[in-house]
Amino acid sequence: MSETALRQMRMLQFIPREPRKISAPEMASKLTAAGFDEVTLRTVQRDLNALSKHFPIRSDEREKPFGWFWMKDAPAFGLPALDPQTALTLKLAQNYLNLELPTATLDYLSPYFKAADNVLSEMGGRLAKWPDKVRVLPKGQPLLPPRIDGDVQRVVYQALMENRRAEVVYRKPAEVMEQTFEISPLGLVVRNQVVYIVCTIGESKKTYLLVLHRIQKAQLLDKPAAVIKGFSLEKYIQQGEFGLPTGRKVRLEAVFTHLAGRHLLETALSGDQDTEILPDGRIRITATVVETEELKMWLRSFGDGVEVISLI
Amino acid sequence: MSETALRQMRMLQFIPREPRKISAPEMASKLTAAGFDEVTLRTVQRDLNALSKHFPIRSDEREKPFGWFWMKDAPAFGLPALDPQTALTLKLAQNYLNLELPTATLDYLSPYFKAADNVLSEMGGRLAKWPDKVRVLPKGQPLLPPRIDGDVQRVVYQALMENRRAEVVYRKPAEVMEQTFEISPLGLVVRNQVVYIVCTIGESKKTYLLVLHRIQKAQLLDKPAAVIKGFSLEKYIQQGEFGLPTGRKVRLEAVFTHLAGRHLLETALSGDQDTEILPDGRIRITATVVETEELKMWLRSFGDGVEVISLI
DNA sequence: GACTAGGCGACAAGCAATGTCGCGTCAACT
DNA sequence: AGTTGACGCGACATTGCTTGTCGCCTAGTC
Repeated sequence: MSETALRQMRMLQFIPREPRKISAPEMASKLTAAGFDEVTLRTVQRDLNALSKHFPIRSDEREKPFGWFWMKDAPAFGLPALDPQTALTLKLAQNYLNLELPTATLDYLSPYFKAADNVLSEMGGRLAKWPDKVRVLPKGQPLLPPRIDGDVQRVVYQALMENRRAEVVYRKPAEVMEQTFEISPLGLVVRNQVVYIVCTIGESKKTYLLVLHRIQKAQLLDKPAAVIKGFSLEKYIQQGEFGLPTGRKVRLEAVFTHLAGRHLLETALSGDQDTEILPDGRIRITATVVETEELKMWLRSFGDGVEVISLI
Repeated sequence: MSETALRQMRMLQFIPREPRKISAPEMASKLTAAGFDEVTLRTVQRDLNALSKHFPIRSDEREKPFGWFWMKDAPAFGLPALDPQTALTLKLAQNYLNLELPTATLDYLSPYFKAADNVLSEMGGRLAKWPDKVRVLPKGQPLLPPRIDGDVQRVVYQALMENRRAEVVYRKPAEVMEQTFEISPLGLVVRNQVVYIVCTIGESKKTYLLVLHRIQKAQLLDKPAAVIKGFSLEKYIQQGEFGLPTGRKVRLEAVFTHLAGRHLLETALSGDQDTEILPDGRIRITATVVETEELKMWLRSFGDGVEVISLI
């Protein structure tokens, strides 16, 4: 296979999507870094021009080192191509994520979902009806997602990833006053469509929990994030900051009515779950579970459908 | 840009992933169909060999028209390449889906998740620690997913997509006896990690609900699926086949303790939700909701934390 | 106005890609 | 067992593409 073809494919990967861009000299140095020896700048220029004739790639020629980029709405095509099974799975995932992730977050994945649509609709007319064939039913009571600002999200995510600080304008729900913080994000926790930011504020060592959709404005700062030695998101969550208590392991013994408990026969509470079907059809379950608020809510949700024998 | 390079890229897209495969003659005809005139079979053979030297592509040489395929665990690389934001979103999605979709289903997406891992770990050492920075907390009590056979899943999905029949061997949970059905899948519903197949059996017009993980064996038949005129998955679900009753709209009025209800201030029950904070801190919510079993379970799960005033 | 960086056209040398042909192999059919 | 056909692959000459070099042009900068 010719060096040329390989190089051009590699170049396609180095070209970013529209807001960002790459210049020919940058590209040349990336290529040499990637092991393509002795590529003249001239060759890179020629290649970029050639690629733009066959792919949705354009150059910004307003200033001199031209900036090359994939057009914003260029469809993502993957290698290997999406097979129908994977496309179906993607749509399933989309169906589900729509219920659970904020829209602004999910937008990043839309080129993939679009690609899945294409695959499925190309597979012949019959298959075009797939949306009528697949459904995801939500777990629990559906709630409306809070509105998240796209720019705010981008800044916060970037700050988290690049260990930088951000200045955010924050407003608590029932308050009119806005506050401005300089945050150093430590972690991101998503639960029930709400995105939480674990962070420190200013030079303080104390960790705070901000809610993404309460941030009105955010601006990335060119300052490295404050470092908290030994911080671990896992431990932080274990501490019960999200209302989940320490998570002691307990032995649950309970008797469910047949209707309420039969799903546990197939989706067990734990690996060591014991089940016994009583003569009257009721189901006795014994399992080792973690004692959390969720567990209590889950048990309560069955109302009369469950009788808890013991929980030690 | 040379015809050669373009053709080879196109070939990469035509090559399927491991279980499936494509032969050189097939490839040749696909290429001519795609507008590449006059490609000798010999050239295609040469190209395939060349590609396999630079990509995780292999050929099955056990029988004569060799079958070419991308290796099962080949990482998917997309064009344009995954940017860090998208990669992070993908990992977030994976985190979520792990809790909700059966593992066998999610396996189809694993190349994408792997690609996201690569992007994130290449972004410099600091970013390699991202898994410690992002967490998704499950909604409700976590249950163990049932085990689904990969082959069974593939066959059933394919039957659904191609409107064909499949022969399945089915075993109900507490029974030893296996039954064999010839099913025509009508739709797929996923709820709480359980995949349900809505289908007809044999020539009957009655719809049945099978559970994917109870299928022991499945074989695709070369018979078109039985057609049910006017079937709609949407309507089927509305009929309450999943224990969700008809879904009458009702007006809910309830008073929550502050702790139990404050999340409703930001993630509302409905668009027309009214909230009032009572002098003692409790929260009165009025909203139009659909009366479902989920709603009742949700209300019960708060125990003493909520007092339902009316539900009409 | 000189200087610099980058883009681009032109051109000859070299290298790669292609079609053709022939041989070998394997499997299926007669 | 022989025949036939499909396929993969090595070899080779020819065609045509790719590449580095050089020089010119433009736009911004000191």
